[in-house]
Amino acid sequence: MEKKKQENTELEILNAAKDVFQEKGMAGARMQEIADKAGINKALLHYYYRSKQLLFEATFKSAFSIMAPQLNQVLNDDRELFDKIRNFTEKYITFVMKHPYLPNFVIQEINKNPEFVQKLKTEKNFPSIDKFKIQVASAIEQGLIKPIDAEQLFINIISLNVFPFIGKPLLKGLINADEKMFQKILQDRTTEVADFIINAIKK
Amino acid sequence: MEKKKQENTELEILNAAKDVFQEKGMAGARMQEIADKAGINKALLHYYYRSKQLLFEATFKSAFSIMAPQLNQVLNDDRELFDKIRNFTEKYITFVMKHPYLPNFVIQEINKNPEFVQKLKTEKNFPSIDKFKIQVASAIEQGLIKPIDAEQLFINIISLNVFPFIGKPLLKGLINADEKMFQKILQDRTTEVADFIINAIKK
DNA sequence: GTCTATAGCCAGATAGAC
DNA sequence: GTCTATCTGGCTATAGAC
Repeated sequence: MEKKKQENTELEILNAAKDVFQEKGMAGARMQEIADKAGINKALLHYYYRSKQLLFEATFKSAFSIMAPQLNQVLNDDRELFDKIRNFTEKYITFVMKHPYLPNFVIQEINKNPEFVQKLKTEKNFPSIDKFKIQVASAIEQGLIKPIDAEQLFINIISLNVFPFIGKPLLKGLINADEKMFQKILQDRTTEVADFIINAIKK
Repeated sequence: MEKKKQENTELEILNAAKDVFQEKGMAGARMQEIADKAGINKALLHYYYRSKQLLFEATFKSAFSIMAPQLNQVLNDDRELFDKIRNFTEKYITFVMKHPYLPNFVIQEINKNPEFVQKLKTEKNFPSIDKFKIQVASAIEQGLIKPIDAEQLFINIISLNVFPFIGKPLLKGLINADEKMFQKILQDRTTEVADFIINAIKK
């Protein structure tokens, strides 16, 4: 049972790595900074994860596995469409307000390594849009919403929810908001965005 | 008049730097790669721009000065609101399809250096939201659109237009689109997005 | 202005003691 | 498992010839 300390260290490293990689990206991150933040030395990082690349991949997978279920809220649960949009928006924004760097991290590293997506797709919990497409088609048929491509609607939902976090510093500058005002705006979006989307599509 | 060759080289460097910095970011970019792409050697980069940092800043400013007028389309021209939204959406998406890395580059480097925004704000062409706010307030008063915060509407417009390019590889994976299909989707957005927004706000 | 060669530094990785 | 010390390679930057 001498694994107690080991597991703590491994977790400390992963947490520290998450912070540093999410803030600086793969290229900008420094092993020394991760070691400092974890309260250990560089050699130990290599002892546990062998290389920067492998530590990065562990961090990335962990981040993605936190994001994926969030996306599945909009794709694969059983609510009625409008409910789903409201629920997703509220949950997602609340979630990201707690993990502000997460979406940007995932998206950036995928952008720098687009083939990552293929690897992720083979894994168990990669979100699938199939169910959502059926649901949208059915809502259109029932005359609940105006005709719209499911893909376009999905992109719109994600864009409205994700972008404000990714573009935060720029948006803050453009709308002349200080931190407090911007937080208020984000907070308001937990309901505003859903209303906006539903107004856009409802008949 | 022995400046001919010089100006060409300087421009070659800036263009090569733009490509590499936009693809790899400041931290991931290599002076060697920029030199190769410009068809010269590393020493010349330093001859013209002194340091990687300064070359980066020149590149960034150039990129931002191309973006800013695009944003001003939605903020500071004289069209009526719906027209403006349609015009901006079409122009912006067409524009970014030609410079796909640009918005992500600007946003990323601002994220890694949020204080950049303050510097940019002091410069001549930094977009201002004031006029747009007045226009939205007036459209609400006239009963043309439902009540909505101008800031929220602005964020929505930008999100819907910008995010699909930033999140492209991830979105492609999520909606199972190949390159051709995704281009088609983006192309459709030149009109779809404006319709979506207008439907969301019109009374 | 443009090149080759190299200085100098920094970061990832390893050796080896404890 | 954890540490200190060190190797090694790569990258920015400069010196100096042409």
